[in-house]
Amino acid sequence: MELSLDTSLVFIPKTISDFLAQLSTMEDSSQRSSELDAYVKRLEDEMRKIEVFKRELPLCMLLLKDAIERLKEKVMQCKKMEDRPVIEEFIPLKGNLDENGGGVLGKENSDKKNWMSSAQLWSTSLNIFEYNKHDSVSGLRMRNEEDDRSVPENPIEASNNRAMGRTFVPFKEQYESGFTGTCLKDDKEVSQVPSLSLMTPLMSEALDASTNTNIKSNNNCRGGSGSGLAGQLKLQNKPQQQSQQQQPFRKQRRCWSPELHRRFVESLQQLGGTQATPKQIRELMQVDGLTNDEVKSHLQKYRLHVRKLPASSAAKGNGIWMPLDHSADHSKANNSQSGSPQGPLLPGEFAKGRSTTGGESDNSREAEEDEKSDGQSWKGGLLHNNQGGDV
DNA sequence: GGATAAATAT
DNA sequence: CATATTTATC
Repeated sequence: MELSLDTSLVFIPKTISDFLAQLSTMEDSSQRSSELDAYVKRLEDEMRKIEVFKRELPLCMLLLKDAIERLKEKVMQCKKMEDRPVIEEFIPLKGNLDENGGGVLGKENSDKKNWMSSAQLWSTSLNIFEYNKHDSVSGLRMRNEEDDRSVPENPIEASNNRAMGRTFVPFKEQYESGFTGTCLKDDKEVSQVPSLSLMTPLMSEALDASTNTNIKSNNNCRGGSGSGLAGQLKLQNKPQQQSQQQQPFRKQRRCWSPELHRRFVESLQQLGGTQATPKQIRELMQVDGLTNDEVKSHLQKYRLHVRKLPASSAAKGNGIWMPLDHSADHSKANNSQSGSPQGPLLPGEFAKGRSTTGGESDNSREAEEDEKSDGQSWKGGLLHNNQGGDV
């Protein structure tokens, strides 16, 4: 707790008022100034960090902004009249933010640009663009690390949080069939979220960007809509009671981002191949929000590809093995967690897309075969062998 | 687990 | 506008 040496080292007051009180005890006005600046800086820093969760933590954002705003005023005051006392009450958020505060707050965040660039690794429109087109650039150069500390370890889960944000209900009315992709109407609704009156333009901008990819332009999963991923499962169907019909709305399609897919493959390997059951895979993946059905569906696709490509590509002998089967002889077998899995699986899928943050540290866990280039189609890697077909 | 429908991407 | 892919459901 007393890590701070003394002077301008950062210390964490219990409240802003506390902080100001501390400041006022300082004799040196320049010291006060720098202290203040440092504090503001920290606040801004934190604000940037939670920017990603602004939708979930609107009040936190508000508080931070308010605090920053006020402290900046203090800085000004300090600079001008250095002899005046710096203390003044810190007013949390009065009721009239929307009136006065709203406008002012907006200009503060100059750093909104790179918000969430650090956090979601899933598939964020901001980070990964359509690289699939020009593979020349492939995933290599696009990573802007910069700031990211404080990112949840698990990218996937992190993005899942987004789900909470999407809590808005569909509102009544008919959603036609095209609820999935382009839903403009939602966007309309969303933008006028009442509670956050202080939403700056960006917020709303970011908001709908993450909420639904309205712009049907290029929101493939990969690049964009980072929001996409996990969140959708939670609020997919119509909330209202629909007695007997089956969900009128189809679940929003889940995007299998490179990261997600990577986990999928990894899990598959650990389980020894495509014969693994969706449930096992899902559990191993540890991605929350992911459902068995989704995994199943993906697995189905995966199997198809595995079966399809190998035939054509002839690379027999290559070093990669096929996905499955060793089951031919010994039925079940490997797996479990202790040992080393290694099962043969095919590698080639997409892997490139990591962009931000992190790349994550996790990625090299078992070091098996990371895929290398291909973008999204796992076509490249399989090979075939097939003798027995698969399980 | 596989087939098929629905949404999207090309 | 037709076809191919990918994902949700049956």
